[in-house]
Amino acid sequence: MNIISTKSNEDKVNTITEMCKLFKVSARTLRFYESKELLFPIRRGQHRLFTKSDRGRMKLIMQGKRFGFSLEEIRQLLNLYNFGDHRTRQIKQTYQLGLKRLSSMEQQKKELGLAIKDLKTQLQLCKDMLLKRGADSRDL
Amino acid sequence: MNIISTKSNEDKVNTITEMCKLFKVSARTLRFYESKELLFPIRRGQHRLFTKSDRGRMKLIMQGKRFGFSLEEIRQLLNLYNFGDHRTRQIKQTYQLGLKRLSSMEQQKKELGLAIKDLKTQLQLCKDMLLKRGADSRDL
DNA sequence: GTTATCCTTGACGTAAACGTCAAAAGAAGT
DNA sequence: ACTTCTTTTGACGTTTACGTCAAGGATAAC
Repeated sequence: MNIISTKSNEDKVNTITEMCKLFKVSARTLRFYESKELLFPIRRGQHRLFTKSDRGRMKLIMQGKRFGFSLEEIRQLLNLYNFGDHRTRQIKQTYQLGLKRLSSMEQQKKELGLAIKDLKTQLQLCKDMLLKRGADSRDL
Repeated sequence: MNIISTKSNEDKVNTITEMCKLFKVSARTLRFYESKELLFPIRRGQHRLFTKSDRGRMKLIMQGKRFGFSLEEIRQLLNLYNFGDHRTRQIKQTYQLGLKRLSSMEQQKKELGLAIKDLKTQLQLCKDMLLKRGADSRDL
């Protein structure tokens, strides 16, 4: 919580291999994301250095992917987290998109809840059937 | 609720274009799913007829896709809903898979909840900033 | 200063999930 | 029976999201 540790967290930069280990992705993936403008590593000479901003973006990218969003969909929303650098008009658009995305995520959460319920029911049916067929309950 | 309507619901079969309209997908998609063994339409001559089972499967497929699962992942789980036709050993495996899938879906739901919370926060920040920059609140 | 390691930019390859014709066979209306 | 519409089976094309070399430049270690 002191200045040094804060600084070392805030200002810390990572090489590409460090970044790979942090997020369990390949270097190719990180370069690919940069080429698609999802990440903006700074450069020391030729080499990339990933900043806190990139780490934050990567977290969101990974999240978005788990929820089934495409990289392009993710990219559009990422600007929401860097709105300092953009013009008001652009931010407005991103904001609108964010609202839509939010409602679609809430919808998805609902559906996910229902799907979970269905799956539970189905698993129970399946279990009963297996037990009737003489399966050992310790296997299940 | 009478015999006729039940029969017509249970036994109703759909041509491929009917099925397309029902699920808003292309014919190519349905044929593709059949080739990947996610659907098993019966045949009248050469033509495909999709049964209730196929409709049920399609519902699950669409759901799975929205949650970011691959067709192969979906296929593996689909057997859970047709376990009558398989051998006990196979059903056991599918059951195990179902349990894992269930927990991963529950995990995903949790994460989705967190992501929604974050997004809300970020949208609020963005909104505040836009208002400070002099945006008309009626636009947001 | 040179050896070993890391990183860079191409460039081609690949798997998943379809799209998009083409040519022909079936079914349906009249 | 004739036309029209639907459907079928290939087969090749496309997009997304990377994987996988190859060849060379940059850094770090000693």
